[in-house]
Amino acid sequence: MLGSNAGTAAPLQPFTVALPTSTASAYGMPSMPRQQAGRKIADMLTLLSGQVAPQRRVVHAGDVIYQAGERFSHLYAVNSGFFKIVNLTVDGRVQVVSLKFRGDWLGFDGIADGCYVCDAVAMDTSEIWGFRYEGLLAACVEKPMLLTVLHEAMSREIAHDRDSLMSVCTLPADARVAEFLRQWVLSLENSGMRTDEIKLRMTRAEIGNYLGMTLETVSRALSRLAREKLISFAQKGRREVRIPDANALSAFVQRCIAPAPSLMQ
Amino acid sequence: MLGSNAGTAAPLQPFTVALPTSTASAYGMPSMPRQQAGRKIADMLTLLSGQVAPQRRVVHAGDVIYQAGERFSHLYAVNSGFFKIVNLTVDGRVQVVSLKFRGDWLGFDGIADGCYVCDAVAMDTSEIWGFRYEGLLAACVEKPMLLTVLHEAMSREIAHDRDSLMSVCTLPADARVAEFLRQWVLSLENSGMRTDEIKLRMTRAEIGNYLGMTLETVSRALSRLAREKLISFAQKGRREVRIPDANALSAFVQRCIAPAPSLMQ
DNA sequence: CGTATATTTGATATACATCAAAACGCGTGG
DNA sequence: CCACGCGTTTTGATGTATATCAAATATACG
Repeated sequence: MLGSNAGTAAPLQPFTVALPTSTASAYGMPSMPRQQAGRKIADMLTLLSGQVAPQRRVVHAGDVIYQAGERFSHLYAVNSGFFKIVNLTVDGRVQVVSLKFRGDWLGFDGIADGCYVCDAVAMDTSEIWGFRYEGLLAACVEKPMLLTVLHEAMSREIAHDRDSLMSVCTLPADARVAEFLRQWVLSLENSGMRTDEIKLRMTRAEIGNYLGMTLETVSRALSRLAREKLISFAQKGRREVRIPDANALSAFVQRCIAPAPSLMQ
Repeated sequence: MLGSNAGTAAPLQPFTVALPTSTASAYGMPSMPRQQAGRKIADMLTLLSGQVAPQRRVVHAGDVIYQAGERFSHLYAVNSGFFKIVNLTVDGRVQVVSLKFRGDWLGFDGIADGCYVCDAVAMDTSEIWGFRYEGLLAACVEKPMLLTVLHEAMSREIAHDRDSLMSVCTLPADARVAEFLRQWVLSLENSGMRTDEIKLRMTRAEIGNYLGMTLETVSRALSRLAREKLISFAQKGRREVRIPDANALSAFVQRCIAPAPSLMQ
């Protein structure tokens, strides 16, 4: 499982596509000032809270927002902090399938069958806004703008999930960890927060579980990234990561999937 | 990358969940008669076409429904046949991230940014229904039932994508291929079609790309499944697979992730 | 402070990728 | 109808990335 898949992909249908996918956003893009960066999400949240009064709730690391199997009733929007979405199977497998930051929504998975399908767990002190789904739908009929917001969020989630799948399937471990950090930075950027220093608040085991590798591999990958000066750790505690240049992470990912210095041309 | 992740998962938060996830559906469930199986989707499609006149279109293998980068305008519902969704990255990686069967929708990814983010390509002669997104929204305000249908479809897609991610991250290659076949059978079942014989119409390379492994590994996995009598090939052509018992595939997956015969209690 | 939990790092094992070659199937054109 | 060529599939031999096992720090927590 590695970049070579891209190479092996020859037998796939030919593509004539030119434009980049969502993964592309911010590959080497000049970064906006922080206020602007978070504007879109801030606007969305103020619009939202202006139209339908949310049930605001402050939660702490470990708090469970909803659990798989529980009756579906609410959707939630993240106002601050972050959450993990954990999928479970009957055969006992457990995986973190998604991380949710400011502006993301939780609970869409519950709509289809009337039951949540995952667990949603706070990873830090966070503020979450709850909305009764029925109420939200009713409000949408009045204010079509709300519907747009909702659909955009679902659409974005679908696109993001596909990008995750793609990372897992086409990137070697080191690149996957680099990409993971880059995505984290992007999420912070969109939230209008500092992006040069991130507190992971996840164990290596959790990160590994999310990325489809073991905790040891995560640890080694991080050590390697640090050795290459792409990241550095806070003096105390290896869970704070300083990222001087997020673009350098992108470049690293590129290098991983194009091992040959490419003398073709 | 394998089942061991479940084992390594100890440091994750403890769960008290009882109910199965969406992956669970039909693990050893008694199968419904075929007419009933496809009822839900059939109902959805008739409801849909009753409320808003779709632009019906018959397409053939290889036909492109939309391409990444193209301006978003329509959503599509699959009435028959099937499609692949292909994700592309700026760095040239290409991956089949999803397969769409009868009752599934195409194009949700385009809502968020006004551009499709993937390619959608027919894999067989198929009938697809196009709906102008604007028109669909307008109709939704009149007929809330439509909104429900739409949201259910998106919700289901989100849940399904997460299950895919989980397969890739937690199952060894053989189990992943078995699970892939099982999912295919499920999709056919939901469409109300025969499930004991499936025409893949995908090359091993495409399957491998979708599952995050090489074509050789797919081939070996299939050979192994055939050797264990879980599947068999049509006398002519290795792309038709007979699946006498889909539950046996589930059992095989279980065995793969629980290599130790479990002498514990 | 001392104990439990995380993290790092090394040594080794293994599942899967890679490379290679043969067999098969499929369409085309003689 | 058969011969040819090309793409697909299978299968084997070998290499390698990552898992597994293990032990030594480091860090958090009571």
